[in-house]
Amino acid sequence: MQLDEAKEKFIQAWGTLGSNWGINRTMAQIHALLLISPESASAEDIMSALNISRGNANMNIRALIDWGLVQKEHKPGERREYFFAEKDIWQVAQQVIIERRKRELKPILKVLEEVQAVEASTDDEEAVAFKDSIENLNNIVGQADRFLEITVSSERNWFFESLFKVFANKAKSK
Amino acid sequence: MQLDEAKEKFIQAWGTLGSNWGINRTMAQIHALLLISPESASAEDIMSALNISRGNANMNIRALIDWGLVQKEHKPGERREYFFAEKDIWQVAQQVIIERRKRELKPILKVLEEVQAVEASTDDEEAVAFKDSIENLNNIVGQADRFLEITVSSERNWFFESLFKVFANKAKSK
DNA sequence: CCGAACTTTCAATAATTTTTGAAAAAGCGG
DNA sequence: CCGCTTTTTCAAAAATTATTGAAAGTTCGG
Repeated sequence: MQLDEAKEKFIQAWGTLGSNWGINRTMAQIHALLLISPESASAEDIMSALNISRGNANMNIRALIDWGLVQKEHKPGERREYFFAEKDIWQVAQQVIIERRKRELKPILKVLEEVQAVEASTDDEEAVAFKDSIENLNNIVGQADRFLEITVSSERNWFFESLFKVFANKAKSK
Repeated sequence: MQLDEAKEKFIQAWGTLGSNWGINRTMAQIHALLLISPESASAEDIMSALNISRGNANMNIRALIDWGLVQKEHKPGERREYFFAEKDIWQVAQQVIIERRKRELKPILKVLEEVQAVEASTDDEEAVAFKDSIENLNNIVGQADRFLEITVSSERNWFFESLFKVFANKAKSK
């Protein structure tokens, strides 16, 4: 396979992955492009590489900066901005976890807490069943949230070493 | 808060969560409805509870069955089908992990492997850098994949106990 | 088989999301 | 302040995705 073909293929695949996970396809493609660019790229570079309009490029670059996945840079003597992506994928994953926890996990936990406050006399079976379901959900989602919190506050090596112990234990217990 | 209001609120929130994660809003709402329904529900029940058309209900119920999150049931003497959701959220999470691993993680791993086969003589800096980036990505995505594999082959208790040890260790090392 | 009860399909329509491009704003050197 | 370059905004258009509802299909008791 040729390099250009490989790059194109990767950018497309990353875009598809993104859109399956609720991330704008173009945003994911810009991210992919910058991930594999050794040099930082200007808005123009991105526009021509992906065949998108200026407005589109601008909006999605901003969104990536907002997610903490891309940063800007100024080259001396140049007026235009250049962009580059965080290349360490562990950092990327951390950042995505931080943002999604903030944007989605926290809000749903809030709602779960709120709806748990439903009025329910002990003899209202339906309400009791509802509260049970919600409590159950709250437990798991809360556990997942705490797990992710540990994950993002961990060093990559610490994290994978710890997990390795868990895996080894699992293999042993089979 | 009243029970009906709480139910409504939960259904809406679950729908929003779903759509942020690339899952059709209605599909997530039907799932939410069934999660908190002690009784199984017919297509009609779902249509009227969520104010959606027959076709929409049917399609999304099928999709939920496809994801392994909902099952059908036949009540004796009745012709129509009734649907109910898996209530154990740990099972739900497992099922979602299984499906997403199959639908999204595996394909991206395949692409990463393919593009890693790009031609690159040692002196083609650009190609070498590309291969490096991809290898890096492949490592982390592969690690995540194996972690999820362990997760879905684990008992809930085993899993959380193991993680607890990891957490405790982390706390100690602080 | 028939007809009633229910389910599935799918072309048309609606709603939502994304993209465009031109205009406005901002930054900068002189 | 001016003129030039670059960035940002945002209303309109395009593209995509979801929904409807009527028609076709299926199932089943009699």
